[in-house]
Amino acid sequence: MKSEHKQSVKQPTRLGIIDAAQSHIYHKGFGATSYANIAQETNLRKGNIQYHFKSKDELLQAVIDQQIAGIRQQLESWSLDCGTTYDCVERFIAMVDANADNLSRYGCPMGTLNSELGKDHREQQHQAKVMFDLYLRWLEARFSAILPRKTARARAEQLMVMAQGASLMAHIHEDPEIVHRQSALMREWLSEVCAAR
Amino acid sequence: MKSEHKQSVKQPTRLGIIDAAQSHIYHKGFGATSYANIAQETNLRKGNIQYHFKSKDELLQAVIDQQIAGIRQQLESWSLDCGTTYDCVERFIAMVDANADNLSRYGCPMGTLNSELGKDHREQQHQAKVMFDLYLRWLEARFSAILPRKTARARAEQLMVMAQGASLMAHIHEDPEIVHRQSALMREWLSEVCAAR
DNA sequence: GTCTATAATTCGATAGAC
DNA sequence: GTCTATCGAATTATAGAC
Repeated sequence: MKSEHKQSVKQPTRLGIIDAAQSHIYHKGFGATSYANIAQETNLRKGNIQYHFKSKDELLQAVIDQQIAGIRQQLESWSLDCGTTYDCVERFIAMVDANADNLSRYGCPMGTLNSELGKDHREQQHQAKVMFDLYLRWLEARFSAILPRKTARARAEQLMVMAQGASLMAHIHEDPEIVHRQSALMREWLSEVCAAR
Repeated sequence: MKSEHKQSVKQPTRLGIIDAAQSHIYHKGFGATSYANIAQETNLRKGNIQYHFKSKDELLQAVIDQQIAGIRQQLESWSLDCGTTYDCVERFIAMVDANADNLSRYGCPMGTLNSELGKDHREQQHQAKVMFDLYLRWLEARFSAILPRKTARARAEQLMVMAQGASLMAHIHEDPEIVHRQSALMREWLSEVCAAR
């Protein structure tokens, strides 16, 4: 109970490094992210960053952990004041729609990271995959309110497919309108799913 | 008319390099592909490869050009003996479905390459994007047989979104069944699109 | 905790022998 | 056309001063 003291509670430098790394990995990819890049963005020296994270993989793990924590918190807050199944799931679609600009510029943070790690860092991709499973299980739980378990799982998967496909296509064409158009289609689809209960 | 002679017609070494590069880029990503990798897979020396391709970007361009040519040829053959709109478009879905194993292992060749290049090689991504536009325009032309131009374009985009989303999700979960399930849903969707004419 | 200095690789690219 | 040799730059990672 008295183990952590002083800066171990906050660790502002460490958190700043993680933030800068997350941003750079999102914008340029993990392979194109070096200690030198993060040192520049944080105004720290390279050696300092390497003191906090002995290897690039360790830093990547910290970034993934922070993203997972963020998603957990987001889904928790979404679960609090949920209305109908439509209203709940629509929040997910609204989030995608609201991020159209970033999605078209840099792709989906989860999708692009997992896609890259799936090629040459399969071990760490297994950790990053948890982000997807969190969304999938949350969506499945919402659909389970009005659908059989197996159908609910299929609908959750289908929505994730549409969201990821929309993000990828928007990123490739650098066009946020693709996200907007596909978000509208997702809402139509959701209406039919909820109506056909 | 008499400009090309000897090995300039075939260029087996050059083509072998392109094939090895395409394979390695697909499996490991462009950033993780080096001259040394390709030299090993082709049993050539690094200097030889660099004689044929002065820079990595030049090699990447050759790989993209070959992929574009392959898609052009594929779509041309698909256009020959096309039946109904459903039968035509279903060929696209069948192609996705038949490649479920590779898609789940390495992702979609177009999608993952464009996704990576979109982050730190935007200029070359503009060339790679042509692959998407070829499929999109071909699908749009098929849907145009039974739908207004604007609607046809929307349906083509929607199908590409589903196919790319399915590939990404299957890659992330390393599960070809996701491709099979989503292919079935694409066929259902296509039936409704063609029926609601 | 922060920083400098440097080791140890690896990579892209060039020059030149054969 | 093919290959050897090498340069210069960038990278991860380590050792040690402050």
